[in-house]
Amino acid sequence: MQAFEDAGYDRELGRVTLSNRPDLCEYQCNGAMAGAKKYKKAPIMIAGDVAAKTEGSKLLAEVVAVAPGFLNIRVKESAVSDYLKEMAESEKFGLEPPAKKEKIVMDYGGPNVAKPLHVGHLRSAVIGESIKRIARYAGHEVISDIHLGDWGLQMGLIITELKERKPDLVYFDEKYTGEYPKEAPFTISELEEIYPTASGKSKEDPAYKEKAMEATYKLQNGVRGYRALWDHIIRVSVTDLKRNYQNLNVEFDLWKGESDVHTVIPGMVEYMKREGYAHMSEGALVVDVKEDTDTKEIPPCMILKSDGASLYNTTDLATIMERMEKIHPDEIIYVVDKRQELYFEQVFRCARKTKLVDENTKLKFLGFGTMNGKDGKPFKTREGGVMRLETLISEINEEMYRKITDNREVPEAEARETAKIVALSAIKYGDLSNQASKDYIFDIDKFTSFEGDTGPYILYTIVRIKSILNKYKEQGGSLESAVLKEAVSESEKALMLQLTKFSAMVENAFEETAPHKVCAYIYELANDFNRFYHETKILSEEDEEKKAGFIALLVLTRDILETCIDLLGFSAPERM
RNA sequence: GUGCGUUUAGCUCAGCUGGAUAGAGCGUUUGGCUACGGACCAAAAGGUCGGGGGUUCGAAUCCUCUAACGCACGCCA
Repeated sequence: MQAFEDAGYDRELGRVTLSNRPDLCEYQCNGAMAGAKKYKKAPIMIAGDVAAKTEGSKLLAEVVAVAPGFLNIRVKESAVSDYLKEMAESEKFGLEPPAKKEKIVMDYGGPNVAKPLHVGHLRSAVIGESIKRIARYAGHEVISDIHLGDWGLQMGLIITELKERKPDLVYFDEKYTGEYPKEAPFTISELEEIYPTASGKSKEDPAYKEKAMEATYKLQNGVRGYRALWDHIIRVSVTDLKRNYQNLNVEFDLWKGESDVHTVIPGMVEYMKREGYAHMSEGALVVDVKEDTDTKEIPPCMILKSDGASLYNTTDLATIMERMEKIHPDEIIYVVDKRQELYFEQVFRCARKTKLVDENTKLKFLGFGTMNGKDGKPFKTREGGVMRLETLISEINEEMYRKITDNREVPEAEARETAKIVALSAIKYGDLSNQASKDYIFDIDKFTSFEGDTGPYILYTIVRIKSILNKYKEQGGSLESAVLKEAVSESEKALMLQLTKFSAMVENAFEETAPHKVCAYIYELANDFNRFYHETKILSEEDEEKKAGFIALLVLTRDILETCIDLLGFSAPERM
């Protein structure tokens, strides 16, 4: 870059990227061609000027200008190994803290209380968790909020069904004034069965639906017994949800839900009316969010239904308001099914128009695609129903266990534990290696394979490195004192160059909220390592210094790989 | 109907914001185990980047038209 400035050109043109023609050079720069118009000079002339200015550089071994204006750059061997040495010693492998540390709220997960998680919840959890980790690693403050669905008609349905079954429960006695029992009058499995039953009944029986709506109303207006029951439902359900998310290695800082904002809704609605943002339309209270520049119809954002009840929009807007007041983030990111894009567009516009959100707070919709089966249609059970997430996970755990114990003796407990770790890598890598916004095909056979671009392949590579390092230690070697040396082979050099890309990769993955870039990076890194490994005798190397250099390179490779899979939200076992 | 998205090798997907010969995996074919983990590695075959037109030194990438498929379009979330 400096060379461009020295030669009298804009330094921005001097951006260097890794070469896509490794047979010609290691790095390339195409700025000369981009600058040709600006300076009205032939690109090759500019490239020549720049190349001349790099003479005598400590870093660069060779810079050649090639027609029509490429700059082919070779760096000195020592520059690469020196950079890696620094990288190995720095806390985040050379990743610089961001220019401005942002406070980001992430809204993902979004399960409904009292309903089991199904495969539809998987992507939000997996993608959201990874983006959270990437953003944190990039140096930002991230607060994750699960945003429970805990306040709608579903709660009324459950209470109604409970009342049908156990009318004698003290919660339904309106005269009762004492303490309610601490134990919930149901278990999680009952709860999970009650909801679908109630939901089915309400569709067939209008009178039943009426009761459920009444129960919802009573709950939302604070009838004691209903509130006490609701507390039980939440507690039982959240305990179960926490267990499920823990199995997925997904964590939330906040377990807030729609119910947490219901007290602020009346005030918010009042404010929107008072300021003249909201008006009545077809019986409902709405805020117009059309803009002159629109090329499509954007329906108004509905605040209250014609029966006066609140809806999804209402709680989402109130949640934005509350987050602004309590957390005041620079950005809120929603990791949600992409089919909700138009809906969120309305909510965001409404929040902006009504000034619920600061002008400089970004609202970002991160839509993800559908998880399809091998037939290309939405993932279903063999019977065609919605598959529970737990079922899916245990199926994959079983498959992994079978593979692990297939042709070797492994202690039962260890095999189970390893299977769980590897299975999670298969699920998450399979999901994250695709672009989040696209639909993808959940192919169990492909994801659980140990070959190719899969989670297990990455783990296998890590385990292999660990195994070599352990042997080295057994032979009396010390990992700490091993010092990196200049590359002695092409495959070693390729591995080193790939390692140097780490920090740029993390920055890019953060900016584009793209976990699949992390996947692509470690896949290449694992390939580079395996190639190097294959043609290099490491432990049998006789030159001790050279051997230590290999070991140091292995340590760094392992650290980078493990850091990356942590960004993706899974980990590697010691053996597999 | 309107808007959005997708279309790249037989299949599943990348393609770094316009660069050199469009890349991986799986599958297919071939070669390599007296090896630090062969769950690996090396190599081959396989492409009019949906189609037409345009912008320019240069397009999978930008503009335009068009086709097929998917999705969304006020009281669900």
